[in-house]
Amino acid sequence: MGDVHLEIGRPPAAERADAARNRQRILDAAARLMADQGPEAVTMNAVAQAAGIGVGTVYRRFGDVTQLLLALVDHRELQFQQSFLSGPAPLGPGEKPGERLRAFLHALTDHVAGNIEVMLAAENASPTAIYASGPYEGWHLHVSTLLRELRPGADATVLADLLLSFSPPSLIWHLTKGRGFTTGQIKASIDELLAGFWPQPGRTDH
Amino acid sequence: MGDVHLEIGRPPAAERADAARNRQRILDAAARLMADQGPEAVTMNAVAQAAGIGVGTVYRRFGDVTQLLLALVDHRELQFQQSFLSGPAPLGPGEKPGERLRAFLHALTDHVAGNIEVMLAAENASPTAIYASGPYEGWHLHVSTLLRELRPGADATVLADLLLSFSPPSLIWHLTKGRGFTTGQIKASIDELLAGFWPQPGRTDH
DNA sequence: ACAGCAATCGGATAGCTATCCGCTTGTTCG
DNA sequence: CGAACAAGCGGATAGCTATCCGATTGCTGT
Repeated sequence: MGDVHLEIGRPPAAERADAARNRQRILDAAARLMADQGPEAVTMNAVAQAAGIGVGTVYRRFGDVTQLLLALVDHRELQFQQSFLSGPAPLGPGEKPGERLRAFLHALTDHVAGNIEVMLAAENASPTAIYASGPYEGWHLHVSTLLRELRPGADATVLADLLLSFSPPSLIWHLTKGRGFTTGQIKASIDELLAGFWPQPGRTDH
Repeated sequence: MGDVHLEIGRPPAAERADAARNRQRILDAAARLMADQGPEAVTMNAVAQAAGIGVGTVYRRFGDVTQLLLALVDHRELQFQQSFLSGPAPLGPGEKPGERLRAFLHALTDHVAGNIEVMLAAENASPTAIYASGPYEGWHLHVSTLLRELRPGADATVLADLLLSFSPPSLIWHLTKGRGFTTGQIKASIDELLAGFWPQPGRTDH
């Protein structure tokens, strides 16, 4: 338990040498396009051309634009996952579930906000794809596990999805770029919303 | 206050006769395509062809696929809006803000679930477009107004966006079709999440 | 009526996603 | 080492979104 694989562009088994080489070429080309011209320049055609391979190969490796974009931030995703699975408290183990959950929701907001351009582009390409992605499964497993400790009688599966709905890229973008709020304000409102949901010893509640 | 216009495919001023005729043709054709072949058949090209007009005209009238799809459920949206603005309690006026808010979140979940196919297709075409749409503005105004009564010190703008994030089509789809839950279970979890947020006299809390 | 103008029309166009399938290449096993 | 085969390759293709602009048409005031 707790062993979650983020299978973004990773084949289940071993991979032929040319396939591995092409995956790397694709990722390099995509990263270059992203850095030079922003996420909207990362199209499957452009990536294929920049990598010097056929567009069919890009699709075989990464399935669709969303997965390719998520693969570009895979290392940050892994870092994030390690921080809440085995990092220092309050995000990692060692703190009470309520505090860990709060820390996680804050960290997730920052995580999304910190990669907003890529993540927004990924969501834009396919809003429903996130639910089937490795990262989302990892987040959901973590949140629902904490919820089961916190509220044994509740429906942790649904509650976890509801809590995760505070941080889709489109919402973070809307609140920060559209309405001009900071992530600090967003996190404060999340706290406020959940203040009565579980015991929060350290809260002043102003 | 409380006077919200749902400007879906409605021009600000008067409209030329041919333009009005074409808008109706477009809506008829789109509705027919939707009924016959489902929402994914409602493409701008297909609608233009079925309506017997140019594709440019469809774009001038409705801007993009998302707005065209939302226009197809405009009458239900108006009905929904009237139900929470001036319908019977607890959704309409006459009930305490907390109960009205709860009733609204439940009704919104049902509203989205009841039009899930169209709304999911609309969100799919452009996940961020919803925030700039008439319906969303109406919902947000209503929720933030209730929140200001309920929690005068809180940031009603952000809180309203967070509460509305419980009901995007993609999430409702994921929970119902993907995970197999009912809207009743979703609404129960929303209640549970918000049980501590405001006074809920009638709640048994099991 | 009708001239003039602004609004509208419509299809050509560019660029994107995703699929398909005949050809090529790495890998395995005798 | 070499054959056999599964895996991978890549570009042609279909269909979609969105834009653009010359041609057309409804509306207004005289």
